[in-house]
Amino acid sequence: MTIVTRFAPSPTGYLHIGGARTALFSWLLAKNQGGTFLLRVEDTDRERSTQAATDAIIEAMAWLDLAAEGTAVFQSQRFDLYNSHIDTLLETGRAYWCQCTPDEVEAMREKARAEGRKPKYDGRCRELGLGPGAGRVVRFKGPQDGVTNFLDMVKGPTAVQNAEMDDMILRRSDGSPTYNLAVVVDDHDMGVTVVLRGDDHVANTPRQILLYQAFGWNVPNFGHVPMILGPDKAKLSKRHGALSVMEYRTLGYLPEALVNYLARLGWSHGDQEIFSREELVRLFSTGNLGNSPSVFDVKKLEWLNAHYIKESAPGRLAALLPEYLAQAGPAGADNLDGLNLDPGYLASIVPLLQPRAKTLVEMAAMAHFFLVPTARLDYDEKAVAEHLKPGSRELLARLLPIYEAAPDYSDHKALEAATQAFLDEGNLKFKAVAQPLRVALTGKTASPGLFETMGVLGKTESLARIRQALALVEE
RNA sequence: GUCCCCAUCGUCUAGCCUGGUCCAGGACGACGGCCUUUCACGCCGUUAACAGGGGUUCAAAUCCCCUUGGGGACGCCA
Repeated sequence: MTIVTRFAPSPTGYLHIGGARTALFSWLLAKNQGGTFLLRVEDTDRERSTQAATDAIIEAMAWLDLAAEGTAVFQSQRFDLYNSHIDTLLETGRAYWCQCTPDEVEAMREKARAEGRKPKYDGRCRELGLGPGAGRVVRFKGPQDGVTNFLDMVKGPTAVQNAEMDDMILRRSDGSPTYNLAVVVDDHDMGVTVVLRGDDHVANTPRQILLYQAFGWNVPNFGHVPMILGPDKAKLSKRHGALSVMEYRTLGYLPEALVNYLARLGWSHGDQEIFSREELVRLFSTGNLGNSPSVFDVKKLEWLNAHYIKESAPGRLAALLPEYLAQAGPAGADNLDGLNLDPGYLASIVPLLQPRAKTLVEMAAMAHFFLVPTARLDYDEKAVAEHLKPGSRELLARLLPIYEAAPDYSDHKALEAATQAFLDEGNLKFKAVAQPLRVALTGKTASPGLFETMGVLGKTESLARIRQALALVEE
């Protein structure tokens, strides 16, 4: 039997980190076993489900490259299927109509809580033999004693007293099916053999198993992945600044970095930290999933992102860069006006920035001075005051003819050698010219290597910037 | 409140199932140093954990029990 896994998000919000991780694990498990990974959109709650959220989830999965087989299943389009199965349960006596109002049920729960018992519906309509009627719901007639157990793929043997579970609603008073019913019908119908989901679903699993048994269907394997927590160890939420997957893209993270990070959060393979997609597929196993919750650590994500930035082909990063450039200028310069975005030029800049940027946002900020026309170069005032004093200006002025005479800027070693020769002659230290020249070329005190920078800027641009800096000082 | 789950450096984790090779290993971070034209990269080093208490055993991070701490679930949400 070939394995079939699925990811079943509810489109009431964007795809968040926790969801992305369970999706990744389910995808990896399927691929590892040569099986199939499916996507199902759980939009039975029409009030809260939106098309925008559905689109966003699909977009995020695409960005992470977690492709599902075939087209997504939408629960909202399958109400007839669910209802026919509810009717079957009604016919076989495994379900019954209940006339209790939400308020009445709430009162029962309150009473139970007050008496120190588990709050639940008391089953008073179980044997009433009620039929359909306004305001009535269909409840599952569950066993009231005995134990339901299953072998959780990550937690191990798990058992729940049936008495702990109340008779869950299968069909609401408005005729719509509830979550547990729809999930079971769909997982069966879609041929799902392994359900890997978040820990917050453990309590649903025995209920669902009861439904499988009532239908006489094969029960799939279940695995519950521990939650992701915020720095305060509480379930990761908006409150912690928990971001959607796509916001990580906006922040300049590469999808493979997020995937690698997420994979290592709660899963491990010895001491290995860096995993290619192929390695992940080959090595993934639920046996290596941890069983305690883990805290999300942005620092480690940053480290991985920096790693993947260094590994990426310059052309790829150059193509991604413009998306981040609009925000990258100094305060106020929030557009791409006049920037040199030639792909070849960008690709020549990227290698100088790869070892320096932890995110594409940082890279864009560092790339900015390369792209702006000399006339609009932004100078750091303190840098100018500090490094373009008269003495420095004189040195730069003496250096200028040497750079004017240099024939080939693509050979940055030659530029360096020429500079060194000049310094030797005057018995000067490199430090004497380094920062003045840097400020002249970049407007800042921190940048990639001077001569590599000149090499990328090219002769015309480099000379223009040095001349402009000299003029700047004269003012 | 009831039920369920979890517990190794600040964080992610290896080791635990199949006790000894663990005065607990790796990684991120932090700190220090080296390299160096700046900023980074890189390299080297330091820091830091078996929650506590009882057992079992010649021997326990590893097995058992209790305590404590944390988390989750208890919807006509999913």
